[in-house]
Amino acid sequence: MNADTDENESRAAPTLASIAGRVGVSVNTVSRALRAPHTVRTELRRQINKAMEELNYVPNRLAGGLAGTRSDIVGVVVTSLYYSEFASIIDTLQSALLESGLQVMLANTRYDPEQETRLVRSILSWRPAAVAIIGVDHPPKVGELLRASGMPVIEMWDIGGDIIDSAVGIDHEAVGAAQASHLMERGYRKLAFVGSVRENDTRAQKRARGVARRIAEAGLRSVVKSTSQEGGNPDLGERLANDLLDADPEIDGIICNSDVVAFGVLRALRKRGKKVPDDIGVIAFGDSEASNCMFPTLSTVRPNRQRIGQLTADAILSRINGGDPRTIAVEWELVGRESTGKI
Amino acid sequence: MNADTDENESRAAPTLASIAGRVGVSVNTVSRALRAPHTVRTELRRQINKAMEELNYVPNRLAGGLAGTRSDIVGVVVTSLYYSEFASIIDTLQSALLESGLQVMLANTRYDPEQETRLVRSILSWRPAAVAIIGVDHPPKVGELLRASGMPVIEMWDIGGDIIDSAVGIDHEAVGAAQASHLMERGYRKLAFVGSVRENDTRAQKRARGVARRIAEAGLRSVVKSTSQEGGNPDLGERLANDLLDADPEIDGIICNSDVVAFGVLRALRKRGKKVPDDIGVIAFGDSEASNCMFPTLSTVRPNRQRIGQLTADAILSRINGGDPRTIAVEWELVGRESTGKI
DNA sequence: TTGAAAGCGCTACCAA
DNA sequence: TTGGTAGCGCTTTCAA
Repeated sequence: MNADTDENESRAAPTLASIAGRVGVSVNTVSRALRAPHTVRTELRRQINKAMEELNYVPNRLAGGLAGTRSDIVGVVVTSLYYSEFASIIDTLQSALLESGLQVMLANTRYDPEQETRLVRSILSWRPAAVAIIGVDHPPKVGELLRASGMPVIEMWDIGGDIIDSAVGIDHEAVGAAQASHLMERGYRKLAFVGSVRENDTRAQKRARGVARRIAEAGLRSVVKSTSQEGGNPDLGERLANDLLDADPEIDGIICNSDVVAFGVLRALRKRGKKVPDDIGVIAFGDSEASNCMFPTLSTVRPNRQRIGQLTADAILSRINGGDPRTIAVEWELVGRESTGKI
Repeated sequence: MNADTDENESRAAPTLASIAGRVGVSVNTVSRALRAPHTVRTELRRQINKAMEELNYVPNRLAGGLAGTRSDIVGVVVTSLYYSEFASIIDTLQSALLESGLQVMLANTRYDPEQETRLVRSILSWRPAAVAIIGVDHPPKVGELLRASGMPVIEMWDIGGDIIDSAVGIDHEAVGAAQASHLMERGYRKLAFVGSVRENDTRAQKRARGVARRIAEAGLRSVVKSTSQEGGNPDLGERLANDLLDADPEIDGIICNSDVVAFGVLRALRKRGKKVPDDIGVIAFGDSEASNCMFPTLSTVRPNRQRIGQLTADAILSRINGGDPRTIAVEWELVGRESTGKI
């Protein structure tokens, strides 16, 4: 009946004031009971917690973020969500951040630079505590926005080139070189690079470059059969492999830009009656679970995605707490399996 | 030199007031130039936009969300990020929501009910416009919080049971029944269900139940070989298949709880010299890209994930705009391939 | 078409 | 250990 509190409100979400009114303390005290419990008398704290429980109180972090100095949001910008490409990174990152009370806000550019610019702007509008973003090559505006924001920015998956702030990733050109070396060591001589190399997928471009460089160093000639029109998938792999071998039947080694492409390549070779690894060797990139279940099992490169996720989380926390920017090269491993087992 | 505006501030992010001061109009006008451009004189609007561009202005949506009625956040709660299980749903959902200016805030429970409760609370603290969450079976507190919040809640992936508000998913028990029917139609008689069935993965439990029911209806006996200790993966599939066949060599049909488990099952059978599909049939669930590249190619069930993502986005937008709650059964398809091609 | 004033729910700072 | 007072940057009336 009294109008001095909103204790009796029915529909709107309870606020700190609702709790304060109910318990008979100030908003301030309730706030401290939440953020610094030891500064509130035990008995009072008990009552406050009870009231919160009864009212199903959920703090309003929009208000908290606005009033406070940090927002507890970490913006995560990826280029793709398919094929587990980054799923494991996001998974590890999210889980590590959660332990520090940080929430992931996700954006997916689908390799579209305009979308990337738009999304980065959108992410920044939430005043995140930090931003983690795939890649080190971005549209100019993205770099400008991110730099101007002055917040910690961790670029993931790739390293090298112009780092905005910090980076945690692998050396993709080195990966490409290692793939080529592996095939050559196993005695394959006419090598081709096959897959989807999107216009804005500079990681794929770097791997392709590493492949070409290493093959050239060995004095051999290399072939590239790629598309920039669609993302990697088995049907694409099958099509490109067929095109490749129709045009150049001498090819005896295929380096695939991704596991899923390699799956289709293997299928194409099987249908053509080409024996893997005897007639032709195949190596891929990604080490998805299925790669070790192919027939023959697929040689591939395993980037340590979990480690990238974990180190990115570490870097974010460090930067938030005033640590210095860092650039970390994460290990990767070439996993030789049956598909390159010629020797 | 004059102190009436913060036009000359250097470090802090520009605000509406910075723009207003610079152009010489009120904060209000700048705000309207953003949200309702036609209510501002063209020339003024031009100046305002120019100032925003120059200062790299990014609106503060925390403030906007607090002051306004909506927050433009959609909380998305999933149980897993591995194996593309939900990647395609998130991808489609995210992209569809973006068109309406809604941003995805992601949380991953890893099938842990305590984590789920914690994460839902955390998501709600951002005062999202809606919540999309995997599954229809939640810890009691989650249902309570979500209901109490009064906001649109779309449960995804599963349907049936107690729907909080709206649901978009598939009938998992029917899927299980169809898998069993498929094997029996192809002449397989001693069937087993194999895979990871986590304690809180009620979708997997429903599929297993559907399998058991259909086999019982046919008057046959069914075997279950599962674990609740770890998530599905090829090594698990291989191990369970070996255990299964060691104990019961008569088994001639295996229903796998997921594609990745089936990959390992196929590998185990290959090593044991069992011919698929002649000696034994295998069917899975998920239709990951790799399934059609196995040897033999894997029969499986294809849930229409993109459609779930799209319909969830539709439901969210409808509910936000005052539409009624809905429950939608999304289609799925049994894809028969070589691994069950006995006949 | 524009501006002034109030306030969203919280935190920060100071005083008690 | 607690409470009062100012905002955070924006949107939302209402007046001009």
